[in-house]
Amino acid sequence: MKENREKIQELLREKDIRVTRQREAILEVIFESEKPVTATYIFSRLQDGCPNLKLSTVYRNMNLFVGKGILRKLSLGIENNESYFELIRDEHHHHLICIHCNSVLPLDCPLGEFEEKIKEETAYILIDHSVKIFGICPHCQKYSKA
Amino acid sequence: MKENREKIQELLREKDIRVTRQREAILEVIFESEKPVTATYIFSRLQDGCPNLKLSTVYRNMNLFVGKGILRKLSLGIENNESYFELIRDEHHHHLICIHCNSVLPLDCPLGEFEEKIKEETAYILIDHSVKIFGICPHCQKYSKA
DNA sequence: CTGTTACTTGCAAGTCATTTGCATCTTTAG
DNA sequence: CTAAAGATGCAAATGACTTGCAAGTAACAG
Repeated sequence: MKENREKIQELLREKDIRVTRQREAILEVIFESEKPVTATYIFSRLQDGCPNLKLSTVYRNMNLFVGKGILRKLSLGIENNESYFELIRDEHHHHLICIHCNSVLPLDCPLGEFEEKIKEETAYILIDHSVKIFGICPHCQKYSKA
Repeated sequence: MKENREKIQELLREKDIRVTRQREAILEVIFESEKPVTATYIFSRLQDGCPNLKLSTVYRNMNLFVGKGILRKLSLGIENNESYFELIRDEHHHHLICIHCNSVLPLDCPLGEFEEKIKEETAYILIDHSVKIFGICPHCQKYSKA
């Protein structure tokens, strides 16, 4: 975990963002989590480590990070309308969402040719897209026969 | 327009929903619109025709209609978190969304084989999916060179 | 037609996620 | 080390949506 601290500071400087205790803590939580997280998740994870951090600060920084290209905001369309955020580590991918436990898995992008076709047919300028597949993960298949 | 009234009443009876002035009016707006609509859009369209309709009534009925399989609720992930609703007319399809004017066009489904692959690879039970493509429509390309 | 009953609505207040104004810190460049 | 640019805490505001309740209305039996 300690190494993350360094990486995070470097990342922030790279992106011209001031290094504050709060921002380090927030990013640390995000780095430690494989799955996309919500602002309230981060907030609760930091109740101890960063005692008088406010939720509004978390939100403010999530927006900052999204604007700086560090995070991506997902609208997963899960029950409550909470937004999920994930690190932009990487290459383009999509999400497989378990509707029972809300866990999220990455998927490769199946579009490509399809986008070409759409571009030609509609004359839209295509900017981005998202593919979400909803299902029930093996674990929930076992343990929540509802 | 007048013919819709009949269809709507029939639809409501079919689904065991009481026929009220409000519900007819709401569905009429939805039937007249090709694109998915928001609750507030419906509400504003009915300010004249249905004077003391309340927004809460619109929401209540949107939920009812979704529950009865008349409408589908979309989470398009557009700026504000307003939900869009569309008639379930039909076959499975997806959406092409203009990020300037928020208009929505239907798209054919490009998955299929991809889902098969995912099912095998992950052992998830797949339930549903959504594909959204974001872009700029020809009209906005012309008129909003921002 | 009329009454009864159950379902709906209007209205107002309440949630819940997220944002914002402002005074008070903190970071950072000089 | 210090000033200024920017962050944060705090509290209140916003916006989408929901809910409790009393009054209104559809539907159905008679």
